[in-house]
Amino acid sequence: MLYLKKNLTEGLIQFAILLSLIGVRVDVDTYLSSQLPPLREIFLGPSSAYTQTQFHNLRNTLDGYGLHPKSVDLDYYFTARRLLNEVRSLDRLQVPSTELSAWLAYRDTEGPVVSSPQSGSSGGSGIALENASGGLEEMGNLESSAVRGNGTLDQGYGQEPEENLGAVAPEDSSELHNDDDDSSSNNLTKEDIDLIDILWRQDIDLGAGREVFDYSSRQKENKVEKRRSEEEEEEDDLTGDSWRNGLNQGQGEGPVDGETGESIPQQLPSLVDQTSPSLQECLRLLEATFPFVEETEFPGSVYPELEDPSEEGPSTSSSQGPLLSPLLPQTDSPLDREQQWQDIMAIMDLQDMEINEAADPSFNTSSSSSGVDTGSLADFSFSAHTPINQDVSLHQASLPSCSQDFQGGFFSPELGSCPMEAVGTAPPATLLRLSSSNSSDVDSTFEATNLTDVLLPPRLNGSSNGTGLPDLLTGLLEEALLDEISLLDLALVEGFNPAQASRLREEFDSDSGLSLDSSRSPASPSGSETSSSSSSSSSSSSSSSSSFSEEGAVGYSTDSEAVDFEEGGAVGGCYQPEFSKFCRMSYQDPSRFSHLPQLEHVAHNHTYNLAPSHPDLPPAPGKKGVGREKQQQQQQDLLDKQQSRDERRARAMKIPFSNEKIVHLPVEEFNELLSKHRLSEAQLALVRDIRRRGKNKMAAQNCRKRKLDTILNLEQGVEALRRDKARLLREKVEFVRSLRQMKQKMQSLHQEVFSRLRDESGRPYPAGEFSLQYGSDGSVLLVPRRLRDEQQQQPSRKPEKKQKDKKK
DNA sequence: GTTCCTTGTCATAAT
DNA sequence: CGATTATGACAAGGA
Repeated sequence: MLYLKKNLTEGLIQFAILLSLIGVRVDVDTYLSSQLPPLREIFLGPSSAYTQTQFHNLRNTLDGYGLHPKSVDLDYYFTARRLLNEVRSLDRLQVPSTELSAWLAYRDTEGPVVSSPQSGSSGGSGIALENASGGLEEMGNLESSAVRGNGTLDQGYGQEPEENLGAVAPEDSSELHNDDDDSSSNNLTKEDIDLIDILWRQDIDLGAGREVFDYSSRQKENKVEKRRSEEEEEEDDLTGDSWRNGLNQGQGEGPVDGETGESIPQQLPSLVDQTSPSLQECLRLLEATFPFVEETEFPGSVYPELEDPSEEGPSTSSSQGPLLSPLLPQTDSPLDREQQWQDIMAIMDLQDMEINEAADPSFNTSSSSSGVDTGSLADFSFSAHTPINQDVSLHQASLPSCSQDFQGGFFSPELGSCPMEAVGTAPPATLLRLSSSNSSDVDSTFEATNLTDVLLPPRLNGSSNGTGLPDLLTGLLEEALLDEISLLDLALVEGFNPAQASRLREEFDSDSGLSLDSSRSPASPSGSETSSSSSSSSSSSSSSSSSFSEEGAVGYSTDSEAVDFEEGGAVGGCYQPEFSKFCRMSYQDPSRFSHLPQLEHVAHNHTYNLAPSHPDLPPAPGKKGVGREKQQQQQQDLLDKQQSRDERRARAMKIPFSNEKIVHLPVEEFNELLSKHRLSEAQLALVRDIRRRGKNKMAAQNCRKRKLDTILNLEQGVEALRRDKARLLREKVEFVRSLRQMKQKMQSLHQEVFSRLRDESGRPYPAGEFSLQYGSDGSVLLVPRRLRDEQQQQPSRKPEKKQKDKKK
C-alpha cells in the first residue's frame, strides 16, 4: 500500500513538475502568449487537470526547484526567436510566385476578362477542357481531403505540380507581407486569445483536433522537400493574393445591408432551366468529383463573397468598404469583436500567406506529381465528399447581381464590403465561416490567402465541420506553431545541448539546495566500510566500554556488526550506521549520477558516524592493545572524532548495545533489547533519541536521494516532452498547410466549374462578374457579382442570371 | 576567513 | 496513539 502510494505520489509529482517546467518554458514565450493558448490546449490541455493536483509533496518539490530552468529557457527562447525569424524570412524569400498566377493567366485566355489583374481570375469562365477535367478531379480530391480535413490530410500537399501557379502579378505581394511581423501575433489582446482559444476548441471538437497529427508522421519523410516547395508556393500565394486584390478592385462591391453589413443577395431568375449544357456538365463534373455534395449540412450557405447581390463597380475600395456585421446569427459579436477578429485575421493573414504559399505547390502538384500525394488526395476526396458536395452542388444557379463578394470579400480587408449573404438566407455554414472569421478579419485573411481559400475553403470549413474557425485560427495557430516549433526545434537542437542541461542541473541543484553528489562517502563502498572494525576496536578499547562491550557496546564492535548485519539482514560492508537500506541507496546513486559533472567533485566523506577505517588503527585494538596507551588514546581520539555524536553519547552513557542495533532493529526486537538491559531513564531516552535520529538520518538520505532522482527523471521527462511537443507542432503545421492546399484546390475546382458554365448563348460567365452560391438545399446559384458593373462595363452580358438546378 | 557542499539533526506533517 | 517516514530548515564539519 504505502509503496504504491509512494510511487503514485511521486509519479504525480514528477508529472506535475514536468508540466510546470514545460509550462514555464512555454510561458517564457508569453510574448507569444496570444497564440499559445490554443497550442497549450492541444498539447497541455489535458494536462491541466494534472496540474491541479497539487499535492503537498508536489508543492514542496516545486518550491524547491521547479522553475529555475527558466533562465535557460530565456536564452533558449531568444535564440529560438531569432531562428524563427530567420526561418520566416527564408520562407518569404523562397516563396516563388506560382500557381495562382499561372492559373489565372490560363483563365484569362478563355474567359472574358474584366480587368487586367482581375481578368485573370474572373475570366476563367471558359476553362480549357483539357485541364478542367483533370484539374477538377485533382481539385476535388484536394478539396475533399481538405474538407475532411482533420483526419486525413497527410498525403501530399506540396507535391502537386505548380503548373497552375504561373507567375502572378507580384505587385501586390507587398501588401501581403505582413506575415513576417511577429508583432502582429503579439498584438492579440486577451480577448483575442480567448477567442482563439474557443475557436481552437471548436476546431478540435469539429474533428480538426489532435488526430490530425497522426497523418503527419507519414508526411515527415517528405517534409523537407515540402517545406521548400511550400515556401516557394507561399510566395506564389502572396502573388496570388495580390492578384485577387486586383480583382477585387476591379469588380467592386455589392450592396450591403446597412444593419448587418451583410451583402444583400439578389434573387436572380433560376438558371436551372436555362442552364447551358456546359453548366450542367460542370455540375455533373462537380457531382462526380464531390459525390458528397448533397449531403451537407451546409445550410444553404452561400459564399459570403458571392452573396453580394448588388455590387457596385469594381472598385478596390469598395471591397473594403463597410465592415460586415457578422452574418451569422451565431455571431452576435459586436463590432469590437470584429475588430478583435480583424486583429487576429491580420495576423492570420500573414501566416496564411505563408501557409498558402506552401500549400499551393503541393496543392497543384498533389494530383499530378506525387503518387503518394495523389493517393492521399483521392482518399480525401472520397471521404470528404459531403462537405464539398454541399459547396459545389449547383442545383440552382442563379445570377444574382452580386458578383463581387468573391473578390471583394476576399481581398478587401473587410468582408463587409461584400456581404456574404447567400441569395436569400445565409446558410449556417456560411454563417459559420463568416462568424468564425468575422467579416473584416475574414477579408484580411482572404487577402492573404488564395482565392480558393476565400471561396471554397471558408465554406468547406463552415459547412462541413465548422472548420471555418480553424481556418481563421490556422493562421494564428500557425504562427504560434511556427514559433513554438522553432523554439522547440531550437531547444532540441541547440537548447538542450549538454551545456544547457548542465546548467539546468546546476540550477536545480542550487535551487533545491540539493547536491547532485551521489557519491557521498557512505555510498562509496571503499571509504567507510572499514569503519566498523575500527569502531568496534575503539569501543572495546575504550576504558569504560568494557561493561557492555561484548554486545558491541557503544562503538561498533566487530561482533556487534556481525550481529547487526545478520539481524538486520543488511549487506555487510556498507556504511555501518546506515545499514542495508542505506547501502542500497548509496550504491545505486553513484552509478546514476556519475555522468553529472557536478557530482564528480563530490567525493567528500562527511559522515561523522562512520567508524574510521584508519590504517593506523589496529584491527582489534581492544583486546590486543592494552599496552599501548598512546595508541589507544589516539584511537580514542579518532573514534571520538569519527564517531557520531550519538555514538559518543551512547558510549558516554554506557549503552550496552550498538547504535546500529538501536536504530535498525525492528520495534519488537528493539523493545526486547531494551527490556533485556536494565537502563536508566537517561539511557532509555538516549537510546530512543539515537533510534529516532538514526532513522531520521536514513530518512533524510533517502529523501535527498529521492529528490535527486526526481530531478533527474524530470529532466529526462521534460526533454522527452519537449521532443514530443516539437514533433506535434511540426505535424500540426504540416496539417495546416495541407489543409490550406486542399482549400486552394477546392477553390480552383470551383473556378473550373465556373469556367465551364455557359449561358444560353453558350458564352461563359466571367468569373469576375459571377459567382456561385450554394444554397442550403444544395442548390447552386450563379450570381452576378455586380449588376452595375455588368451593365456598365459589359452590357452584353445579362444582368440576370439563370438559375440552374443541379442535382447532385 | 569565506564560501560551498555534504551530512546530520530537528521540527513538523504525513503515513 | 505511537511508531515510522518524509521533508524543509538549520547547523556542523570539511574542502
